[in-house]
Amino acid sequence: MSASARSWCPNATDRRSPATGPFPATGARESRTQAEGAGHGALRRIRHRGEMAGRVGRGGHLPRPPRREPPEILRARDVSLPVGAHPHGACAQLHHGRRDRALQGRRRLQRAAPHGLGRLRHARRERGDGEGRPPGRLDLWQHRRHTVNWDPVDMTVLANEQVIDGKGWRSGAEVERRELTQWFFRISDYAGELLDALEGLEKWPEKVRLMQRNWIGRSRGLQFAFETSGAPGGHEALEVYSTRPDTLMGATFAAISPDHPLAKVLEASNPAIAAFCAECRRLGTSEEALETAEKRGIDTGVTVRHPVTGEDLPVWIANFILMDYGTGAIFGVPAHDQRDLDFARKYGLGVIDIFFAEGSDAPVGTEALVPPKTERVRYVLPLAGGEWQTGEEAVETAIAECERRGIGQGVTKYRLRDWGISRQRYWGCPIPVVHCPACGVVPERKENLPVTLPRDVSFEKPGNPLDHHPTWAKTACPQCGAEARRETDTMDTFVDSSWYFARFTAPHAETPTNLADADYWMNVDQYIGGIEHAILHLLYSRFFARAMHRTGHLPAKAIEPFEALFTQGMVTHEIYLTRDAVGRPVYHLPEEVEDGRLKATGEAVEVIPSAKMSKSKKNVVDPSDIIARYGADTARWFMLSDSPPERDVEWTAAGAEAAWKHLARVWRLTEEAAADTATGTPDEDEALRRATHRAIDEVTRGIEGFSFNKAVAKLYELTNTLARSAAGAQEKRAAIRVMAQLMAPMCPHLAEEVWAATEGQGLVATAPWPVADPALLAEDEVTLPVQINGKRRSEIRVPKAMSKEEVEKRVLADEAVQRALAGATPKKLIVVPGRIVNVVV
RNA sequence: GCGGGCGUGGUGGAACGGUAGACACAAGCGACUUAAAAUCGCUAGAGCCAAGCUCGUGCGGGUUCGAUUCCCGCCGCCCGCACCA
Repeated sequence: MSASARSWCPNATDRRSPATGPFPATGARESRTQAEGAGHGALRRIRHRGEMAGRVGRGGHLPRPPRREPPEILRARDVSLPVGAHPHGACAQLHHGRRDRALQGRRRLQRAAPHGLGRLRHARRERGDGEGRPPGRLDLWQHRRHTVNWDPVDMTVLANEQVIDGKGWRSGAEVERRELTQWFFRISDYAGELLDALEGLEKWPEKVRLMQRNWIGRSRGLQFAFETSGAPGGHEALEVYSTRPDTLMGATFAAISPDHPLAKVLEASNPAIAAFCAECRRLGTSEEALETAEKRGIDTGVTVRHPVTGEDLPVWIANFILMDYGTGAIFGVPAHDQRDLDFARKYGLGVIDIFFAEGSDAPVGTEALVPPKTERVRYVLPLAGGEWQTGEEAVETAIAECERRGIGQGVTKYRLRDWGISRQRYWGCPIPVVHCPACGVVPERKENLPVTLPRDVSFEKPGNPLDHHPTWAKTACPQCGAEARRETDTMDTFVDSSWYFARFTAPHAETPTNLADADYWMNVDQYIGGIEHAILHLLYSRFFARAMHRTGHLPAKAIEPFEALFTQGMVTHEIYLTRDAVGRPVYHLPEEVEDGRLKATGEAVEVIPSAKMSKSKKNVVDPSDIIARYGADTARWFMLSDSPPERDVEWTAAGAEAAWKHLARVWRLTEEAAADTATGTPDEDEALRRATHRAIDEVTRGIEGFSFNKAVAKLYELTNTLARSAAGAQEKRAAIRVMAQLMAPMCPHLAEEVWAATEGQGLVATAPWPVADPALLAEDEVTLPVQINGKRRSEIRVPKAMSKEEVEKRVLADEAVQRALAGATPKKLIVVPGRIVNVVV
């Protein structure tokens, strides 16, 4: 166990528990309910202002208080704050800014999801099915072949992370790429819209918008068909796509994916190709694995005819061509693409320079010339257009030229692929579909929804437990009544997290959502989640909201469900592991480890550096020790106090005791002030009042800007000021009341006690948030640092409103400046009013 | 490999392009105490005895009167890469 972790579990018999200490907070019992939201989760309490909304009757909807604008975090009275807890323990929070109800996420999420998905489908079915196409007219999904990682021993599909060096993580068997029929949501149909709408998400971090933009990956390019020779029947043409058609003249080969239909045909009759493709398939399906693998290929013997030069180019199968992107086939231009160049050098293929950088005519060697598309370069072999063109210009002229000559068309493509939702696991929602021998794929009837999972499942046999359940899959066809079989695929759990925010607008509704409630509560004002969800979860949710709008479950305004996004950092921790008999890792919780050894057996553990907390790696910690020892207020204060929430933080409990000491000090000061009867001088009273108002200003801005650590720092400052203040008792009590309000979001229990002890009226939770008086924030005099050549050498104290000229005079009179000038005139004198002065000598 | 981030004292971290290190942790010294704990006070980036000066925000350049902040190139770490969720 790390030193830091040890320090917060001191031997409890050494001293009395701080939880029974001098201030009246929060024994362990009370704490548990308060602090179950770990991490940077105090916002729930911050938003917890105002009276409770009425109790929810069975089957009824939550009463709707009148909407108030704008729903600021600290001043909102009506707040809905669902917490979506993912099974691995990470937490996402939503803030609807409307009413005062914190809903427990996880149970409802799981309960709600199958029901909801059923409804989603149903809405489509009611609008009529087409022949031989997915049920429903909206074409939101598709049922088609897709390649997965197959473990032949465990008879199961493996996640990419479960494939280690081409082997199944449990069975150790060689993993095969296998084609299965899978269900897809057709998110790629929305690619353009999802991309364009990113512009409007002004309260999202730019980095997330950028990540989504790159992920969707809109590209403009040329698509055309090569004429083949020597190819098997049906493959007289080879469709390729390129975003750099301006380099077409530099094509020296064509390459196809090992999963390309042509490759599959060739494989059947050519053992060498079959062997190569089989080896490629062992790589697994992840893009990362494909891209980091050594670039390799095999010549097919097939050739294609260059559409301009008429030359024959060889067709290779290459392991780095993705079947999912473009057409699964490319033309290789080694001079201007690094991967193509590496490939060409390896297999002795030609390299033809198409353009040169300004001032150079050196042929490409081992490094491809790939300048930014905005850079002007000299084309020596342009497809069209002049000698000097930027890449952007040349691409457009090349497309136009190809279209003119009838070679191909300019097309826009997206990198974004459809969302495969099929899982062969127990813990997803069943896909509510029935396979009928006569009618084919038929959606389950509305009244039979939700399709629930069976309770009596066995995980003994390898494979999908739903598949070998004796009775569960047996059912009647909803259309013809004949004996039929349920779909045994379940849904990706991402499906659930893609719409829980909508479900929570009417958590007790019989339907997935209730439009009136959805219309009232949506959109989510503030979404808080980890950066690891920047792409998949947040993109799926945006797609889902659009789909739910089309199925009539969400209003039009909700197609962008999250107005503002805040990405919290991850809590990280070291990972501890030992090895089993065959060398596979066995992970251990931090609390089971001490001084690099397992507490139970004394066995030494391997330590892997800090990484995102993950249940599978067991590098998770539980704040309940801190809560039990110091109480919930301290735990919350401590967790908010140091690290800014957007940054990753290595979990360490060192400092929890300091937080407790601070809160104890606040309570001591409160008791002293409560008993105090002294009067202070007007100067001292005013000084304290000014400090208090500065704190109001800074703490408020800190909290609303998600800088909780800075808000806490300002509260430390106010406490220090207060402790040293000679102001009168009245003034001190007033300052402490304000402090109680400012502290309430971080330590609600203590804040109430402090408030009550200093003549606060009612509850601090219901008191209006304090407002800083601008008159008390204004400073009459400011200290201006004086720099000489950019280095601070002195400072002057001047009235805030002093003119530039007057400031310059004062600066030149300054002793340090005089010394530096030594009689000379300064070269330059920069005065930034109210900020700084710089003298250049 | 590709995409996106991050990097500041012994530690967590502050700092609209404007006094680098706020606030806190740990440390040291002192007061109180028979003693300890608790509390209160003081010290503290590094270097030079010091006034003062020099160096200092991962590394190397650049822009600027002035760069932790902006730009370029590296290094290291983290996240994502579509079946972890």
